[in-house]
This record gives sequence, C-alpha cells and structure tokens, in this order.
Amino acid sequence: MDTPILTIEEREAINSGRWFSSLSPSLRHDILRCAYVKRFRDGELIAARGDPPEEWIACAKGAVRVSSTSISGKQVTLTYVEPGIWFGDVSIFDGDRRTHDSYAHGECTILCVARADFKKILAAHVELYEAMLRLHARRIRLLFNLVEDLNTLPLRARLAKQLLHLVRSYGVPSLSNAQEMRISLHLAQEELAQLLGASRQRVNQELKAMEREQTIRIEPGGLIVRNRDGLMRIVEADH
Amino acid sequence: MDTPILTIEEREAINSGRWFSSLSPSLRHDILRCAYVKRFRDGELIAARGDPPEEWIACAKGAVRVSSTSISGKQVTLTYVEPGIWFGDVSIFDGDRRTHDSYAHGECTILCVARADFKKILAAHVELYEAMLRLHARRIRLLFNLVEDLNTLPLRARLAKQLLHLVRSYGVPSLSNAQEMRISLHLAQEELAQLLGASRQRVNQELKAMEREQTIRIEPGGLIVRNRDGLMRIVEADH
DNA sequence: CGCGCTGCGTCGCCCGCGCGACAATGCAGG
DNA sequence: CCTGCATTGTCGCGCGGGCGACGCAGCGCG
Repeated sequence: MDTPILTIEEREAINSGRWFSSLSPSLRHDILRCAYVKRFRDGELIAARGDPPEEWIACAKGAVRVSSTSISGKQVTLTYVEPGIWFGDVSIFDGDRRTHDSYAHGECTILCVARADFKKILAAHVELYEAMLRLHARRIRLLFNLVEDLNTLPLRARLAKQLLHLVRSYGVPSLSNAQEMRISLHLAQEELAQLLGASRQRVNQELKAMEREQTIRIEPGGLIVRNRDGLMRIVEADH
Repeated sequence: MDTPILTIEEREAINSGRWFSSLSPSLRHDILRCAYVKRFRDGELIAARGDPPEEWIACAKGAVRVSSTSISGKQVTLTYVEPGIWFGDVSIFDGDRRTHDSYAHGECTILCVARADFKKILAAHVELYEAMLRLHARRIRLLFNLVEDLNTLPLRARLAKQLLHLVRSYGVPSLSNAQEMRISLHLAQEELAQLLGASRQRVNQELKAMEREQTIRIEPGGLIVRNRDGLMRIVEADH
C-alpha cells in the first residue's frame, strides 16, 4: 500500500492546490520532506471516526469521501475531497478523535504527514500557523453556509448548489460541446443523495426534472451541466 | 455606549471562560490591556453580516444572538453566545466580511479587541496561535455535529439536544426543586424555533408534549428541565 | 380602567420528502 | 449467451413539518 513516489500528475495536483501553493517554498519543501504516500483501491477505508489522530492528509489523486453513519444507520456524506486539498487537521490540533470516516472513492492516492512531524514543522514555521488559521476560517465559512442552506433551502435548490460546487471542483469540458461541462467525479445517484442528506428517489426525480428543463444531461460516466446560469437561477428562485 | 470598566461579575465571566482561562497570565493580560468595553440594550445590532471585520469580541454579560436572514427573509439563529466566549475571529483571519449578524439579547456587555491590536498580540505570543487553532477545532467539531443532526434527526430530537445545550450553558438550579434546572436565558418560543430552523407552532407542540411527559416545565421566565435523562433518551430513541 | 400589543396554545390544510416496491436498463463474469 | 447484481426510473402511500388563522392570556400605557 505504501510506496514512496508520487506520479507527475499527483505531484502536480498537490503543488497546484490553492492553499498549498500559497505557502513559501521552504515550508512546502519541509512538508513534502516528511510526507509519505499511500494508495487505496475503490471503497477502502482510509480512517475511521473515533480513531486517534495520527496524521495530516492530502488527497493527491482520486477523491476521498468524508462521511459518517448516524446512530440510525443512515450514511451522510459531508464532502468529497479533491486532489490538492488537505484535511484531517482538526483532531491533530485538539488531540481528540476523528470526526468522520474517510473512504477512497475510486483509485486514490493520498499524502500523509505524521502528527509528530507536523508539530515539528509548525514549531519551525510561524507561517504555517497563519496558513492553518486561514484554512480553518475557510472551512468554518463553508460549514456556516451549509448549515444555513440545510435550514432554508428545499432539496431542489440544494441539489443545484451542489452541482455548481461539483463543476467547480471536478468540471472538465464536455467532449460533445465546449459550452457544456462534465463532472468527472462519478457519483451514483445514491451517493449524491447521501451528500445532500436526501433520499435517492427524490434526487433522481429532481435530476430528471432538470434534464427536462435542459439544464443538465444525465450520461453514463458523469453528469453534464449544460447551463450553469440555469442552476444559479434555481438556487436564487427557490428563495 | 462605550465605558472603560467591567463590573466584577463581568470580569469574572471573562476570566472563568474555559478557553480564556487556559491561556497564560501574561497573554491574558496583554489581551485585556487592548480590550475595550461596549454595552448594548436589548435587540441592538452589534455587527452585521457583510461588515468588514474590525474587532474580535467576547461576551461579558447577557447573550449575543448570532443569526442571519436568508434570501427568502427567513431568520435563522446559529447560536447564542454566553458570557466568557470569544467570537468574530473567522473574518479577522481571512480578512473577509462578517458571516452573521449579531444582536444583543437582553442587556449585554461585550469586550472588543481591535483587529490591529489582535494581530500585534498574535505576533508576540505563539501561544495564541495554538489557542486559536484549538478554538477553531472545537467550533468545527460543533458545526460537524450540527450538520449531521440537521441531516438525520427529527425536530423532536433536535429540540431535546438543544435544551440539553442550553442547560449546560445557562442552567441554574430551580428555586422550587433542587433536582430541576431552570434555563436562565429567556427565549421566546419564536426565538427557540429560529435556533432550530423550525416553525414556532411546531416547537410549541413538541414543548407541550415534553411537558405532558414530565420532562420539562414551561414557566414564565424560563423553561425548567425536570429530567435531563428524559431528554437524553429522546435524543437516542429518535434514532 | 380599558385598550392594544406581544407571546402562547391549537386546529386544519397542504406540501416536501422518506420509503417500500417494482420494472427497466446495463454491465461483468461464468 | 445467459444469468446475476447494481444502478436508474417511477408509482403511491404516509408522515413530518410549514403556514395561516384565531382565541386567549398577561401586561404596559394612555
């Protein structure tokens, strides 16, 4: 499972992450010097809720599904971590247990920094404190938005918003039409439903409605967004 | 509105905050040296969503309602900040606009540190970096829980959970019976509903049900929790 | 003292959404 | 090629919860 080397694309993904690339070269160097690679196959468990925190993690290839199972057994997905994004730091800082399960979604490569090494780097670079605080600030803002959306928006609007997020993170130009964007992260409708905290049937129904309205297309191998403005209008219109 | 001096109780509230009291004396001293006091009457706006971030704030007396108004005009309350708790730091760190409106709930005293002063203190005390990261970690955990609850729990269970929180933060022993706890923060049912993202009528209905089941008592001047275990059982039972 | 205002208690209606069920499609492996 | 097993597409039922409506306290104020 462990191999020491990143492929060119994986290295590229890490280096072009918006947050990571904002760090100074020497800091980036120190982080990468301590980091080691792990590879996972589709569906493998990367870390479980309740585990003691051992490492700080970045996704280098594929996607990491961050989710949890409620007492009732219902699976809820918080997010899919895209290449270039770091996570798992919350429990490093407060020393408490992991908050979520994380699973490899498809072939997946991650970069890890051991807790102790991370602390050492932190001690050597005040810059990293600032950067971690910015990272946390961003995450808190996203969570604030999520809470507000869950409290106010109907499923249709939340779905539209989620599709816009997915296009931003995973969008590639569609083969058939350059105006259109394909979401390269392939999510089964069941998985999309868990990401929205909704039922599969309901999500299917809304997707079909959007397809009829020419806003998206449902293709094997990925959703195609035909009309981003259409999605944005749904978000606004639905109050 | 500004007066330089805290009352004894206000000073006490600040110093006994769990987070603040974990800081070193010299750091606490430096923070308090830069801090100034503001007092507000019930309902006054302390800061608005979208404002540029000017200060870091602690509640010293009363409570601060942190809420936002969705596009549809619906008010949603994120939390009530109790004495001893600091907030407003997210926008200080990323330099972006405020995420929420905050209002004085009842007579309210707050302590403020100007953004620039805060940055200076930060530069002088690495300890504060660590402490802010712990603070953020805690907040992110709370938000994770909130998101999960919104996705999985019915109103009844969320209400029970919220009441348990309120008892922890604002509980005082009931006059009539030492076993019982009164929630000293007086919330109108409408306000409680906004805190839960639910309708006033629905909240009333569940409160009445809990009263019939001998779990709580509804009194003018505050809810009384008769049976904490009863509330906990509701949270679990409702899957 | 009566008036209005604000917050509580309750009904009834309707809609959004979860959920079971089942057909249809598609894809992998014997 | 035929046979599973997984995913998608659709119904229909039932319920949780939003929302308007209205009566009923308490309470400050003219």
